[in-house]
Amino acid sequence: MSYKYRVETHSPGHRVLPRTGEMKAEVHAWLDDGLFEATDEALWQQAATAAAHPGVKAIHLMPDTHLGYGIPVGGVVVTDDVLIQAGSGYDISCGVIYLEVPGLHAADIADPEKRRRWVDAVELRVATGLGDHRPPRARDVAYREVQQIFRYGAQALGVPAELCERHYIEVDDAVFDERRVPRARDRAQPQLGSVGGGNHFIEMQVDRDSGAVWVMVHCGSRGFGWQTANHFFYAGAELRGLPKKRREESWLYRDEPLGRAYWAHHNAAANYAIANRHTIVDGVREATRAVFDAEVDVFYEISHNLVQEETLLLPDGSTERGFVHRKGATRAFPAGHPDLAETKWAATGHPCLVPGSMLAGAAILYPQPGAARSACSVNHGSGRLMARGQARRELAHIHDEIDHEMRTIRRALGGVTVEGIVGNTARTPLDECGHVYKDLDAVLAVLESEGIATVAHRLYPVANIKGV
DNA sequence: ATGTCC
Repeated sequence: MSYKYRVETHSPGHRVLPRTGEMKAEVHAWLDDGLFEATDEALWQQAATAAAHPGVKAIHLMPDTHLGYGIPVGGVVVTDDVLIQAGSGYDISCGVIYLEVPGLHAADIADPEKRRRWVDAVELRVATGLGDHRPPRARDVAYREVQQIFRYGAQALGVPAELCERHYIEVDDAVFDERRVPRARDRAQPQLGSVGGGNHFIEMQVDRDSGAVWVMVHCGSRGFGWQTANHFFYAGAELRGLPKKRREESWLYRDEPLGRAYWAHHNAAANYAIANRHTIVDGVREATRAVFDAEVDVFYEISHNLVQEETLLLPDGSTERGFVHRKGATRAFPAGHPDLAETKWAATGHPCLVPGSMLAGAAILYPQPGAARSACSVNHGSGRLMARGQARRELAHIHDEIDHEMRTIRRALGGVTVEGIVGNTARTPLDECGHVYKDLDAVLAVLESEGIATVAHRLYPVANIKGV
C-alpha cells in the first residue's frame, strides 16, 4: 500500500502521514491541494524512512519539499540524542545573506547597461563556479585566520551577532581535528569568499512595493563542507554496518565518539559557511561603490541546511532542548521564542530569507505564533519542479524564448518600470531558469494561510550572477 | 551541493 494514499488532510495546507511500521513519529506536511497532488510516492517513502531513524521526535515537510538523498529537501527532523548526517546534507550550512542598499531606489538601477557594469564589477571581485578559482583582487586570508573561522565563524571577522542567525556555533576543540579530513582542510583557504556553482548566486533585487534595492547572496561551505559531510557519511555507514551505497541513511548517537566528531566538524563547516557569506559581502560592497557610488548594509544572514541544538516549542506549551535538522528548510522563531531573548528580534521574530528563482525573485518572511506547528521552520525556496538533466533536455527547444523573457520582462517596482534581468552568462542556464521551480507565491501562501509566517517583503531580480 | 571519482 502506498504511503501517499495514507496521507490525511487536517486543514487546507496541513497533511499528516500517520505512524506505521518503524516510524517514530507521524509526518506533518505543509502542502495545499495542488502541492500535495504534485508529490511523488518516492517522497513519502523517503519521509517515512527518515521518520524511522532512532531518536526522531517530529518530522515536517515544508511546502517546497521534493525528493533529496536520505531526507527530503524541505525536510525538518527533530531528534533527542541522535544526529542524522543527511539532515544537513552535503552543503553544510548552505544559506542566504541579504544586503540593503539604502542609497539606491528602483529608478537608480533602471538602466540595464549600468546593471551590466555592476555584474561585471562583482565578477571581478568574487570567485564564482566550481573549484579554487580566485578573482585577481580576492581578499588574501592567511591560513591562521581560516583556523579561527572554523571555530568562531563570522565572529572571527568582527561581524555583530545580531546580523546573523548564528554568528558562530561552538566547536568542541577536544574533538575537532582539521587533519581528520585533509581534503576538506586543503579546500578551505583558497575557497573562502567564493560562491560556488549549482543554484548559488549573487543577485540584485528590488522590493515590489517600496522600490528599495537589495542584494541577495546564496552560497554554502564549498569544498570544505562537502568533504566533511562525505567523510562522515562513509564513516557512519561503516559504523552502522550499512553498505556504502546506503551511506546517506546512516546516523550517529550524539554521545558516541563518531557522533561527537561529526558534531564538531559539522559545526566547523557551518562556521566556515557563515564566514564565507560575510566575506563575499566585501567584494559586493566594493563593486556597488565602484558602479553606483552606494553603500551596502548587512540586513541578516541565515542557513537553510543545518543541524542546530535549540529550544523546542511543544504543542502543550512547554519547552525542551533537541536537535533540529533543517534540510532545505529555514529556521523560523516567532516573537517571544526563548532562543531570541535579549536579541533585537525578540519582539518581532527573526526574518526568514527565502530565495525563489532567477525569474520569480525572493521574499522576506516573519514567523507567526503558528510557526510552533511546523517545528519553527519554513521553506528554503520555491522547490525544484524538474531535475537538472531533465530541464536541460526538455527546455532546450524553448531556450530562445526563455532568454527573451529574461531580457524583456517588465515589472513595476516601487512605481518604476524596470525592464529585463541582466545575467552573467551568454544564455540563461536551463537547469536554473524560472520554469524549473514551483510558483514561489503559491508556496508562501501555504505558510500564510496556516499562520506559520507572513510575507513582509516581495523582491524581484534585476541582475543575477550565477556560479557556472 | 561537489576539482560531478571512496
